[in-house]
Amino acid sequence: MVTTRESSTSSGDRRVRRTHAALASALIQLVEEQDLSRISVADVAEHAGVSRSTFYDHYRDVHELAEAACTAMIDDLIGSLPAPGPDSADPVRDATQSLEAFFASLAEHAGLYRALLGPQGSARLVDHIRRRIAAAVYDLVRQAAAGDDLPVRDGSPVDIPHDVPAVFTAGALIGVAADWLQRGCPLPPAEMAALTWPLFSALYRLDIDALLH
Amino acid sequence: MVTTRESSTSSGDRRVRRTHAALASALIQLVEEQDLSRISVADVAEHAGVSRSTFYDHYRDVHELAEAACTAMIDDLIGSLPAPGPDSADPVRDATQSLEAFFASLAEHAGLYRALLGPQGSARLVDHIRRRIAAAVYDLVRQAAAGDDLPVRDGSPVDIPHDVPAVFTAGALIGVAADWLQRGCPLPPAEMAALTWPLFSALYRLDIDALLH
DNA sequence: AAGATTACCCTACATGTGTAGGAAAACGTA
DNA sequence: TACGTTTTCCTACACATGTAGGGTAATCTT
Repeated sequence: MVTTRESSTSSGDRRVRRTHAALASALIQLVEEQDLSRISVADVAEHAGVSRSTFYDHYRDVHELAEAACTAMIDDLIGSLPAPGPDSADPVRDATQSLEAFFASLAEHAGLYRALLGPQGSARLVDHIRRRIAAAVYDLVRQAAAGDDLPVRDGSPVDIPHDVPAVFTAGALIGVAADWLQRGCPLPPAEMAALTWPLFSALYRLDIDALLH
Repeated sequence: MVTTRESSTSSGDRRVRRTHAALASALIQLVEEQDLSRISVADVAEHAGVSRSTFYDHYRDVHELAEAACTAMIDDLIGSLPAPGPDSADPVRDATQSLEAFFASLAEHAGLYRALLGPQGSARLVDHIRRRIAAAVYDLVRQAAAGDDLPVRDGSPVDIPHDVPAVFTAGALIGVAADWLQRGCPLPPAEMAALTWPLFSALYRLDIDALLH
């Protein structure tokens, strides 16, 4: 019997890694063919060459598998973005390149992301991504403002981003991404970055002004 | 047998109105007590004093019922917002009051909205609301810009708001609303409006500038 | 290599889902 | 009121869900 629920990342046991990979791969394959809501646990398990019972040993339902499959990609992506500190020569170029990398990563796994961010998607994953992006935005703005004498809210480490501009920005990014994916990514990532950057820029400037009173 | 699927609003038959109302009321009651994902069709039907089979005559699942219950409220709310035309004496006050009305309406039905916009919520409804808000934002910006000689995109009537700033704004609003609801509405609607208005203002100004080249 | 661990699979079961057909009752209309 | 129409309800069924227990085999550790 399986008692401990692994948090997320690559476990020690080979068998676990294999089943995780097999299930994720099966889901990605199935999500290209049919709606996420039409995909049953039995389907995923069979395509993965794994018993249905084993599926439930790892995930509670298909949504949780999808969330796990996306979470790693999203977290990697956000973590890989260059932090635009005050040492950057061209922060605008940095930011647009980060945005372009974001949209490019979405396009690379467009099938999965479209299924998960669209109308038949997973509210759980959207919520997780929004929190993750909001926290990243919060950190980026603080780093960009970069003065240690700026007014800093009480940062409880568990629940950082209770910050209206950060949640605002995160929701906006998800909205644009979901819309773009649903339309089949008609514009290239670079153009999406060019279109959205001015909007973020306006918000950032505003936020920094507010922080500086 | 029921063959035609009613689009949305109040049907002619008394029985249909009664069952719609009973089901919506039952859902609203149940959603205060437990997670949306834990509510079964049988539960809703029983609490509504309606057979399970009748439920399926009207809705495909619980999410669709929730979507229907919220859609009317959202559409009424958006439709009731005052259009800030060039005839307004104080457009800033108009906008903040619209925002405050929005948040107040959310708070009024906080139980339902929190359940539907949160992690256990309905991606379908979120998608619908985003489209609806994006279309409203698109219209508002066009009305605010108000010059007939402005560059206007080819407006196909079916699919109006393929507009990055509009989707951006809609997503942002949903993000803020979802976060606020999930935290139990700690700030009053007026304060939320005061906090978010500057962000929208920055986007609007930017968008109008872009339209004017 | 030997033993302890634990992931995987099988079976079984109670419950929920979604669909279908048809009888009975409520409704709108003439 | 009397009629045709539409809704509601009942029964039934095939399938999916989520959980539990226990046997077997792969893996990790020493």
